[in-house]
Amino acid sequence: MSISSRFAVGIHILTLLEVNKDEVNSSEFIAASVNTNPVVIRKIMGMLKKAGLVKVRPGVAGAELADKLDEITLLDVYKAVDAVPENELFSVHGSPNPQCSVGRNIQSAVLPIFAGAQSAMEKALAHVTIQDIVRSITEQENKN
Amino acid sequence: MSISSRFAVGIHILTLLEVNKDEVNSSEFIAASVNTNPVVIRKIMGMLKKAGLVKVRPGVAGAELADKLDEITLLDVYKAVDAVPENELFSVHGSPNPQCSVGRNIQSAVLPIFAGAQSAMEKALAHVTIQDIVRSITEQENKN
DNA sequence: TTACATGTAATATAATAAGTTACAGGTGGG
DNA sequence: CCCACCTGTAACTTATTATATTACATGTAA
Repeated sequence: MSISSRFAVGIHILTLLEVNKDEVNSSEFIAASVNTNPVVIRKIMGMLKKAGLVKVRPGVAGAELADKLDEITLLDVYKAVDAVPENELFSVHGSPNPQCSVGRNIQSAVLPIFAGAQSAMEKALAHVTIQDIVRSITEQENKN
Repeated sequence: MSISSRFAVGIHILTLLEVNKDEVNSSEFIAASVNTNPVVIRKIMGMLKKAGLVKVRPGVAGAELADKLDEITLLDVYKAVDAVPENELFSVHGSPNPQCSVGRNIQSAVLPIFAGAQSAMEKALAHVTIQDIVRSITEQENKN
């Protein structure tokens, strides 16, 4: 399968908080932009909050970014929303036969390679910030 | 979620075909090493065959590698078994609100970045061959 | 205190992967 | 030539998970 859409939604939320920073961003408003249920937004917002990326308070409408735009990388978001559960992008078959030389060593042979590949992907995400996304979106807008 | 274990199993199969090349590698034998059902092996084997990585014939027991060890990269296997369905590692929420400037541009902002991150991961896989895996496994064996 | 927000538990609903059964079709030794 | 045994594949079960939804507890401020 693929990486949870929570990641894309998390990026959407943070971008929206910036673009729409002069208004009150309630979970219902955000949900309308993402096109999903407000509870989904609140759950993701809770994860972003726990990671220190947004400021939200119980009972009071609206959320805002906790950091500067260019200090929030997509990797931060990715980790915040637990985009890859248990931090393992690749799954490995659980119990290969220990009586076979391949079976008893395949995991230790393959795990470091998988970790390296995952790491390469995550490094790419670390090079992009929410500011880049905001810029990309405003540029698109200005074309029309 | 994570990338299908078909990928790890595919690597396991190809490695086993090499390590065990002097014997007959029936789907049942391979399944015993992987610890799964023979039908699962035959299905994956079918994908590897279609990609030109293994030679198998209907009715006749045993399979063998179609290419040299060092000419089969993990990226080849990854693609062969369709490890990432529809070639999209990251999922994006489907229908954001077109009446919102963020909603109508988030996809085009995010897709190239996701593609780049996925590509970085796949490039890492392209640098490793089945030979590397075989070597890693025999080295592990010799330690004991 | 009331209207309305967030936080969160509990529960559908849906999609998907892996395992399994069953059987069609191919192959070659006896 | 036929029989034992393999691969190929369709159909189905089972388990797991993501997302959406309902319901409600809790917090806030006018």
